[in-house]
Amino acid sequence: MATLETISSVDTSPRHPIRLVANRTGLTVDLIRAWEKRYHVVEPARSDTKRRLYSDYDIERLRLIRIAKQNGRRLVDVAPLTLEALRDVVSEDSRYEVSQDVQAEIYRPSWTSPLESSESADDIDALLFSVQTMDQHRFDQLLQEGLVRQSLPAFLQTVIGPLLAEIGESTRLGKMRIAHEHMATAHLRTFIGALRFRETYTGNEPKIVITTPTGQLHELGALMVAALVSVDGWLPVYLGPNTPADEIAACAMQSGARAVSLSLTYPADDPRIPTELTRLRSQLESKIPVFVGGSAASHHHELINRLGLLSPKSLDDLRHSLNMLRDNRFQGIA
Amino acid sequence: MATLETISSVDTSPRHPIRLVANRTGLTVDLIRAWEKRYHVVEPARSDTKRRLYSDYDIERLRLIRIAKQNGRRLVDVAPLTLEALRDVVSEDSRYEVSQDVQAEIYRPSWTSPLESSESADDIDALLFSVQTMDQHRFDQLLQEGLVRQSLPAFLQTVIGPLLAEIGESTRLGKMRIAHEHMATAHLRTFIGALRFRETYTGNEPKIVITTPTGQLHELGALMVAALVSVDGWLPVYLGPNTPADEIAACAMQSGARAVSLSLTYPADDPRIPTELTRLRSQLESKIPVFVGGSAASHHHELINRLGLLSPKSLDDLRHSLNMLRDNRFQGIA
DNA sequence: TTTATCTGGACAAAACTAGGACAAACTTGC
DNA sequence: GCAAGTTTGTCCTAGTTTTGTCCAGATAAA
Repeated sequence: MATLETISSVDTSPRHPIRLVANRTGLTVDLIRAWEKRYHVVEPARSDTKRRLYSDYDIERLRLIRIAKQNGRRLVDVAPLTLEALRDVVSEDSRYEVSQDVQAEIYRPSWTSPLESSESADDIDALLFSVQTMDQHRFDQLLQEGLVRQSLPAFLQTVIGPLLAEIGESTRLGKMRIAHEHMATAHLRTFIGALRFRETYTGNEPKIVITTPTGQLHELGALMVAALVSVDGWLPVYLGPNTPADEIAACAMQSGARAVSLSLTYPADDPRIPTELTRLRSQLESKIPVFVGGSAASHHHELINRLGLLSPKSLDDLRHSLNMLRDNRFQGIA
Repeated sequence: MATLETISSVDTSPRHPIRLVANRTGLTVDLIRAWEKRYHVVEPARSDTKRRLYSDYDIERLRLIRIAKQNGRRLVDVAPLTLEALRDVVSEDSRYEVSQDVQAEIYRPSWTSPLESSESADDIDALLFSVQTMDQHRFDQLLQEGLVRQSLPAFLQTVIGPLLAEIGESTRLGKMRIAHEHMATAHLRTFIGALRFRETYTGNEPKIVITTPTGQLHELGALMVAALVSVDGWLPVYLGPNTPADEIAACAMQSGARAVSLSLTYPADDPRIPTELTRLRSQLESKIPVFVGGSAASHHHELINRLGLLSPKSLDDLRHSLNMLRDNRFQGIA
């Protein structure tokens, strides 16, 4: 399929100025030049006035090298590798980066202290400010920039999650208008949705149905889960919010999913939740685990236990369980 | 069909003075002239007294070149490009991780016949089939490919609109499961949302608040409008679905919007609609027009007239009114 | 008359280049 | 565990290119 071809053929015609390369890779202009000077990481062509001109191939290499560095590789080691070799290295690393080293992935000079909460807090403050001033463009920009600095899972957990909580709280307390919350939600929906396109698709991924049950209209939690698990090699079958139990079960069956994940946020005490969860569990093959997460999951602790559903404590916890399941090492209910 | 022509072609008749071009593009008058002097970025026609007269085509090119520069392109590189090539460049830059194979197909000979209706029907059938088989990747791929063959407005009107109607109908008749509808909706939300970011931003665009009123949970119509109007140089302030009237009005005020657009689809006879529309109209400055569209708008014909709201007959009609408003040629209620 | 636009040129700011310096953090060897 | 060396991101200087702004005098429009 077309997706795969993109990987093998990358345009090598030199045409991009260094500024654009910096924008796309998240590296600084200085750093790109320094790498060239010292290790010939890329040797761009030159214009007739000696300006550097990079090809798509060069950019892709730089991006991969940056990721390899995040994963702890040394520049000396990865600099001479071809694009293909780099891809191998990076994909190998990503398999082991599972969950514990969330902060280590953050791209920063290695001597700076590991990510402090203050820094994420700055990011979140900036995002909140752009929401309150209704500066959509700035909001999108901050999201994009934040993502360049961290791996996707780290970004979702340290920035997007807290941001959502903060916006919800501010709105509830009247510090922020509903209109602001709506704007932020709409843009986050677009942003997180677009992330899923990064996944590479081989056709062999185990599938997981992700949605929210009837009555739960907030889909961002579910969408975050979808983006997250696709990093770990799952193929999310994402159904958006507000899906009846029967439909979730039918969808899981038709798509041959190995798991189901639900997100509960608001309203926390919706009377339909017990019915829906019970229906879902009874219609689903028992070997298919159902994960229930989101801020309102704790309100239904007892119900979840009784039905034998799983309630991961964090996104990391969920990823961990799913990785086990994917590798057939899953033990079922803890 | 007249629709397609108005949509895909940009007017090349020279008529705009340089001051208006500067306002529309966010460039200074001096800069526009400097670019012409040095790189022949645009070569406007002249009046009989040597005043520069720019066409819509020229303006669009200047807008795109400005964006390309922001993305790190050099003037030398982008100055000679055609409008189409510029669109490609800008679009490529703004979503740097998405497949390259789109470009390969985009360079179709310009004499290729415009898309025929039978072809659109085929597209829609293929899309429906991929929904029914829950083949998400095929669905995304078909959307992507369909867009490459036509302009965005044409695509939204000939493919996405009918597709949505068909899916809604099929689900209502039980020919399709709710789960299928949900999957399609979620992917369309992602797809259309991502479109908005291809478009350009100069900071000078007039703003329009786009949302659905309280009780209306389906946002795709509103999102389509957002994508559409951004093509015509508006900046959508998109609030997602289900926004209370007070919030819409507050948002319009804070953002300084020149117009508001609402989409009504389901439920068509929600009792909250009259209240909400009345509230909105009364809280909004009277010079700000409110457009009400969507399949359920016709159910509220009388109300809409009474309140002095506007109910465009088609997306084209809406675009036309907005273009008039943008250029201060708007006559208010017809 | 006052304001806007025209041309051509001058000037200044910004961005890029090359080479090198510096300091923090990591490695190595004892 | 500690000192010495290496790796690596950032910064500085000085010269070049690219790009944005401004000016002056002339002409046209309001």
